[in-house]
Amino acid sequence: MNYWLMKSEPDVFSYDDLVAKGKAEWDGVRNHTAQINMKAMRKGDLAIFYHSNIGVEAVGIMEIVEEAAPDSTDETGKWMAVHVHAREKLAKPVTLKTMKADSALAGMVMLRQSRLSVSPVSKVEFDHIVALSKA
DNA sequence: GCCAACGTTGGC
DNA sequence: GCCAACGTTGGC
Repeated sequence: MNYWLMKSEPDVFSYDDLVAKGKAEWDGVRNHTAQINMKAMRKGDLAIFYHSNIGVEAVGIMEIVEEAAPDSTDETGKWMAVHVHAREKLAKPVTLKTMKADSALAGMVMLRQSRLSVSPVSKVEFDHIVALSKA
C-alpha cells in the first residue's frame, strides 16, 4: 500500500466538503507529474488531504476507493481522476510550518516541489504526520 | 498584493 | 529544438 498527499483550496473543496459528500471524484488535475502519481494509486491507498492557500495545513486522511478513470470534467479525454472517500479528520491540523521545521520530513516531495498538487509520501512520513496531529 | 517556481506556448 | 514570454500555483 502506498501513501500520498493531495492539495485542494478549501474555499473550492475542503476536507469538510469531502466528509459531507462521503465519496468524491478528485477531478481537475491538469499537471503531468500529478497525473502520473494519480495513475499509480491503488484502491486502499491512503492520502493526506492538504489545504493550500487558506490554512496551509494537512487536515485529514482519505482513502483511494476507485483507481484512475477518465476525469468527468475533462472534455479532451486526456486527463484522469481517482475517487476518494473521507476517512479520518486529523485531531489537530499539521501546518506547513511544522512540516518544514521537522527534520524527519525534510525529504517530502511536496516540500521540495511546492506547486505539485498530488505527491507521494513515504510510510514513515505519513505516520509521522499522523503522530504530529495527535501531539 | 507580491514573488518564486515552474509549466506551456509560440517564434525562430 | 531552443528560448523568451507569459500564465498559474502557492506561500507569505
